[in-house]
Amino acid sequence: MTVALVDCESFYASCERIFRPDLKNKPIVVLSNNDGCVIAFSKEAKKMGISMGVPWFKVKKPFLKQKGQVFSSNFAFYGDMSARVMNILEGFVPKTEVYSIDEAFLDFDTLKQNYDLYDFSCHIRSLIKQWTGIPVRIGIAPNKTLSKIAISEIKRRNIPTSVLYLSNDKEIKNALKNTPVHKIWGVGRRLNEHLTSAGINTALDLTKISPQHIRTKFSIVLERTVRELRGEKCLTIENNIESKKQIIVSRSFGERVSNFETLRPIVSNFAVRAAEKLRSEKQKCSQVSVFVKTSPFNKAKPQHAEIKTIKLFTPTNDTRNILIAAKKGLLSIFRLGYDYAKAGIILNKFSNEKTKQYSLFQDPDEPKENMKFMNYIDQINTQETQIYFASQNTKTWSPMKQNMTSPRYTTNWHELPKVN
DNA sequence: TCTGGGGTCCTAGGACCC
DNA sequence: TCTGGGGTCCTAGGACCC
Repeated sequence: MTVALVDCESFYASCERIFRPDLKNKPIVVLSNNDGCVIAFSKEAKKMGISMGVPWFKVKKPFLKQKGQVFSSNFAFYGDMSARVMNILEGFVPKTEVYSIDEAFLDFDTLKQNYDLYDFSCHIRSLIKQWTGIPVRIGIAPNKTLSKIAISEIKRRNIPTSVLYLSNDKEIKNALKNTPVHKIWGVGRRLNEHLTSAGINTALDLTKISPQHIRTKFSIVLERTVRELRGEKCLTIENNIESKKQIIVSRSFGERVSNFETLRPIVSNFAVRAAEKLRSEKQKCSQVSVFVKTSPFNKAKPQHAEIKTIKLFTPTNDTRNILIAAKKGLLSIFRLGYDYAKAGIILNKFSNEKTKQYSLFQDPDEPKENMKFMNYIDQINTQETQIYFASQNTKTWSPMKQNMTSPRYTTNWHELPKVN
């Protein structure tokens, strides 16, 4: 059994370089919404001490002084580049699982030809670089968890080909010995604390404990991880994309919001967007939650964080129903006297949009659904004209700050790169 | 001044049943 | 003094991922 993990190197930073060859070998960081935190950075930026999730305002000055380049996140562009990379992989390997925007697992057992897996991976890597401009690493191993280890070995040892095949016990053992437990896939902050205080410091240490013991002391999740580190295959490659079980739309605000009149239209925007996502999933939901929170970092101000869940009698994906629920929820949690920093909408309890379960106690407030009507609105909204609901904030999506976004080079006609 | 967004899975404990 | 045992289903919240 052989699995490969393809992982794009500093993906967002690499995207920003594609149409900006002048940025080669320059330090680059990409920021989260509101230009709040650093969410991606190039090798050169890492050398300058930039780390994942660090607040931008803390590193801004020295970074810019040393000629660092900074970008607000441009997800339209990154998403499109990701799709191009994934398409290439799917062309070579019949069974692939797109795991995240910058990673995919490949099932090498499904390859018909008897390729040399290492050479084959090097070939794929160079084609992706040539066709998209994105550099990738490829880690090959007996299962998913070990393929993750292979990728971190490529980084740790700085392997020039960016491809590593952990093909025998000796190589695997050596890699495990050099992997601290917190770098294992599935071991986060809490587990790391527990494991290290029990004297388990490396992945190799962890493989020496019996899976049964791990299960009783920790959890079934960690048990699977241990089994995979020992070479068993517990996690499969899922190539049929399962439908979502939850949809979240939330944002931090560029400026604090303390009155209902400002907050309501913002939350309505979230609700409208969430309903659109739900319809594009061909699903309905029967639970709508609304949350608001103040900034946990501002200790001097009074704090308030609350979530309200509204149950719907009949599953729906009609924006009007979701809006009514959102308003009801917001009214019950909003409090005067707080500076809210973030709000959001969560949809849960999905069912297929084609099945219809009528309720014995239909809520008289719920307007009758009209799927045709919502479909018309969706169609119109894909064009330049936009139809809004009365409770929305039509001016901006939310009061968000974002000043350093690159053009949508590959997804918008007006922003194509120009050659002079 | 300034700290992201969107997901999944598992589990403990409450409500309820006989 | 002293109040069973065994089960299912659901949900909120924790931990983790990128």
